[in-house]
Amino acid sequence: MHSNPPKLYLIDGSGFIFRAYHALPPLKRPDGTPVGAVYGFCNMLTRLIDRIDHDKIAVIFDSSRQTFRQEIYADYKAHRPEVPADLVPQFPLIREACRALAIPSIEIAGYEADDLIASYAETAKSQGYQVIIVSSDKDLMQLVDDNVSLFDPIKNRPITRVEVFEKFGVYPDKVIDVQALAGDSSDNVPGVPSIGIKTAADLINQYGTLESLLSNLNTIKQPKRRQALTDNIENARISYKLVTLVRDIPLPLPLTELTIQPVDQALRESFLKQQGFNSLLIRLSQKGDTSKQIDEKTLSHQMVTSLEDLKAWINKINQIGTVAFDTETTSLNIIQAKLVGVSMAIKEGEIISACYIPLAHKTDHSQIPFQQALDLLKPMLLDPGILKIGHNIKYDMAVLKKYDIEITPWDDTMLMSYCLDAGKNGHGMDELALRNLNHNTIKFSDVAGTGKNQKTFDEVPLDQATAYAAEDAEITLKLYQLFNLRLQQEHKNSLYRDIERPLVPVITAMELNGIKVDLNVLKHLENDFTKRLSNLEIEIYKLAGREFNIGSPKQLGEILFDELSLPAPKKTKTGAYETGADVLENLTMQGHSLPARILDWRALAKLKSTYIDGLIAAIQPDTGRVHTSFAMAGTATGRLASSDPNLQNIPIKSEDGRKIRQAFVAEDGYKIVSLDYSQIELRLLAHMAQVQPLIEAFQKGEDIHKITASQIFGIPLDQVDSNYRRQAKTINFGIIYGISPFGLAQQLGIPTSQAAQIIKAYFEKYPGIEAYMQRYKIMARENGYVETLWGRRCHTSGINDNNPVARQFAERQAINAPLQGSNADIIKKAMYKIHNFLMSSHSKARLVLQVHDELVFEIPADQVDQLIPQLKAMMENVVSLSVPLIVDAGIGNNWDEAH
DNA sequence: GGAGTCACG
DNA sequence: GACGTACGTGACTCCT
Repeated sequence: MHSNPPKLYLIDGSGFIFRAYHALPPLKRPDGTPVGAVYGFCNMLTRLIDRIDHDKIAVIFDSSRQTFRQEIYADYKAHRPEVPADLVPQFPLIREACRALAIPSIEIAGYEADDLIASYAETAKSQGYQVIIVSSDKDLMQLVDDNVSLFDPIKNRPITRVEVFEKFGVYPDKVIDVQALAGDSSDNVPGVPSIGIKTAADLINQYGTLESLLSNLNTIKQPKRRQALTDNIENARISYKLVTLVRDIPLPLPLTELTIQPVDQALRESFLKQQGFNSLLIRLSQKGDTSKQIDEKTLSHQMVTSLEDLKAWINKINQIGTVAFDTETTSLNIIQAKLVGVSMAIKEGEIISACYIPLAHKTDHSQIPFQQALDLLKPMLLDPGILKIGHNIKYDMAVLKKYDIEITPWDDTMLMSYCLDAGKNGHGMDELALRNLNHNTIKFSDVAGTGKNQKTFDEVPLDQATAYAAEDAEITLKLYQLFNLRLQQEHKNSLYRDIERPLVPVITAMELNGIKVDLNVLKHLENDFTKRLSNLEIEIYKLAGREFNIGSPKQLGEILFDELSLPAPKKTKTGAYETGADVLENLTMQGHSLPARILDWRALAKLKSTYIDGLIAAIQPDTGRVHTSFAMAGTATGRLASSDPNLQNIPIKSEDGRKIRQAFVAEDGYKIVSLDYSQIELRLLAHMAQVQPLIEAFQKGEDIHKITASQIFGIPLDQVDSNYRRQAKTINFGIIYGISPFGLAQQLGIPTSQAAQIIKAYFEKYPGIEAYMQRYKIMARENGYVETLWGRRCHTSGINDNNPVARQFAERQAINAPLQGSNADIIKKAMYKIHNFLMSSHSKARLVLQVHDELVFEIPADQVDQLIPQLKAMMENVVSLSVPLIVDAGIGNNWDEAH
């Protein structure tokens, strides 16, 4: 029946609850009761049970905050924040959930869940069980041995003796001793001040146990450490008791009872329904069968297959004036995509209805003839009196443009969400439906499957297609109502209407334009790179003494640091040697030749696989052009992101890299023109922090890095050599990134103390910078976001984290995001202005790429001289700051020449 | 699918 | 005293 030995799973219920609470939005039942944590708990628990092979199982809860530990030490866990108010009412619901799901749950007054877990583990072990504790709580690590293991449900991996050693520097049997010395700030276990885990582990490894250490304090050499220990003997002993888990509590339920009972279907159903967990109800009652779910939805969604029905829909839309709509196609790639169907949703009074119009499904069922349907839809989509609402409408615009249909006017719920919540959550429809409407959508994979057997949408049966597509339109309409209100209330209408919404047709046009890539250039390079790579391989194997997979950091680490015994660098989190470029460069400077060859090989291999092979595969054979996809709601700062393929990271820095750039060419009779903002983020810093010396330097058009060098190093301008200038440039960049002394030191290869002095000098010479940084850190702390000059919010989660590493990270984001984001705002405004100018002037010039501070155009050769000054002026004057914006222009037959 | 690495601004 | 360390992206290769 089951494996041998039998397995007992002990689940840390309290851990699950807090994780569920923080992972999920504050979902509410219709009656207002918060149930987000209940939902997450049920979901996580049922999914866990689905995939484990258990003989016995129990969920263990903390019962109250008062335990015997407070009697030993009154301040135990005293610093714990109050349980959030909206979590409190969820505790009893979670107990109820366990009953409804028929999973044994256990708690006992006066003890923590950890003690119960320890006691059950102890008993089970003695009866020959293998015990698996599902928890990521480090306090449980002391229990690990050959028969007891931990499983971290967050990282989804077991925690064994090895992982415990990595965490505590000792094996599980000494963990208590280490914890007693190091203390624990989150549980308010005192420990010994000034002793952390590392020192504690060293001491315990040296003395064996806490008690043996305490009785040999006189042998400790460091006076301060000896004093600290002597002063805190009692604290250490109390801490030892606090962290020691009780292993002999009488078990409230015997082991034999810890089985999942047959589910009372009615009880489970009524519980889940009461909470509104419909998706969970369906999943549990059908276990993977989604067909029933889809059938239910079709009831309220009409499939439109007759001209009469379609006309009736369009009549209604004409009366109402607003429609949410969505296109279904054969591909996410706009160039390959063929229209398969259209879904629409409208609201009459309080009633929302939705439909799907299949147009090109491979089915026996009759569909409205393709062109007839488009002819009926086209006037509606063009009608200035009818608002068309889409989700990521850029995509629908691109698809319909291929059928000669324009959409106007429009709104886009994805962009509305982005204007409100950038950096806080994603903006895909599935996620937004769950967060905002507490609705679990039918997923594309539910109707089309996954992997290599995935269907294209024209192969999906009509009833399922209707359920899926009509739901999308319906959700879009519901989201529109929510976001429209929020944009108003949260004063984000101008950001949305002036920057994001107008950009949609600009990006659509850019994606459809694509850029021409010369296949011959790439093929030639492929040849060259392949030869050079195989030569390098031979050389590398000779230097290494054997053949190995050069692309494997693991194998490379073994060769360099085990077999050749080169000085080993730090290890990564997973225990592998670091072999990054900086490590290999260091070794190269020490005179080793293998690392140098590896660097050469990596550079070439990267160029070949990502840019040569990748780009060749992306060229459209019929046009010779490459069409990227720009994500408009992908980044936390307002920037665009480019993918499939990414054309925002085409090489430029190395000689070989630039050869790839040369493959990006202009059509015959055209030129590539590149216009880029010079030092725009530094200018924005000068403006936003009102740094007078920087503002003046920019106004006078001086070499900003050279000026910086002169001012912070205190040397005359004419004595600034290239080395000083390089350092100043690095610092200027560092400031924009939310500088730290360590980071700057790393970058410049100087001691941290020296870097700290340079930063100090910088702050002194440029007053305003520190105040700027302080201002945005405070804004982030108070609001959870910072804003750009045009009101774009960039959320910075973690700014109030107890962990200083996480907090400082968020602080640097808070410093950088307003600069990076304001830059994004400016170039987006310029793109809109330029696009309209080119459209209205009927020029054949076209925008083909945006690379954050650069716009790339393809311009008829005879218009270049006339257009460049106009485009440059539009970019420079699109906004007005206390510093001038300067745009550099380049022209060429390819993108490399245009720089 | 995560980790490591590296291309760009 | 110890922690781990410059901001924002996407694609490729290993390897479990």
